[in-house]
Amino acid sequence: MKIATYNVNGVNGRLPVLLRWLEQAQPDVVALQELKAPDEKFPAEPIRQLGYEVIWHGQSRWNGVAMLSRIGEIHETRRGLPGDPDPAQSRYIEAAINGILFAGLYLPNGNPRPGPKFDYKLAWFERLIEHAAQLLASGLPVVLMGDFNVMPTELDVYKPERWLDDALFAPETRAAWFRLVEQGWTDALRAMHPDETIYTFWDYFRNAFARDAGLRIDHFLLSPSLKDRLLAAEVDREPRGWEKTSDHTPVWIELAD
DNA sequence: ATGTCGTTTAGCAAACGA
Repeated sequence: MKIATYNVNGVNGRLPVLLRWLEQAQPDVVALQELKAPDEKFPAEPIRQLGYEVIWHGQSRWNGVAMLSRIGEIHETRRGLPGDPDPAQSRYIEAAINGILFAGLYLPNGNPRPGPKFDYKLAWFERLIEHAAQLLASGLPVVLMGDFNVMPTELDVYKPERWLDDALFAPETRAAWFRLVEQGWTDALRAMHPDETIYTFWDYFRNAFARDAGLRIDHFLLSPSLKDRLLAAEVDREPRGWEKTSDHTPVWIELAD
């Protein structure tokens, strides 16, 4: 089973790129983030024509998350986190598919730091940590995936010293990430590639992709029962080089059936 | 400080978020 997460940065603006990647990569379950479209403007039909069921939680202009499946019915279990500090923001969608619980999330960016946006990021992170603990306690197989807007370690940033004050790499943010992971989650990309530099995002500015000045901020966290089923975890860098593409690129894992 | 996108509209240029 191939599972992917992709921050598309505008699902309508990226539709040709998204459809091309779906046809080429053939993922079974996909989490999308940054739809930047209200519910009524989500392009469900072309996605369905590729054989996917799809659910989405949109929002005008910003945020927005979706879940796609071509391996069975999507049973939505929640949208939004319990006690979300700002329920108007569409950042979390969760569904049971084929016996696994999938959560697709778009954690707040949080810049500038300090400030109210950074406070909101940390508050959202706390809600996620609480909810993730409950998911673990359920004993179900769970995949948490999406754009976490966190570089966990110095291996995940092209110039760590420049990012120390940024909301994506600040001590508070990384501490929250490790509190989450240490509940018992497995960082799938890092587990398969313990020592490699891995990036999933490259800024549009200053030719960052060509210089490989990237960040690893799109992640998969696996519950304990899924850890032993992990066969592969990779970044698909090719779509980042396409015309009119997102600043993120798809990341995927393969789980044994 | 700056760079570049997608999206929206007190609207076709400018603001915002990233």
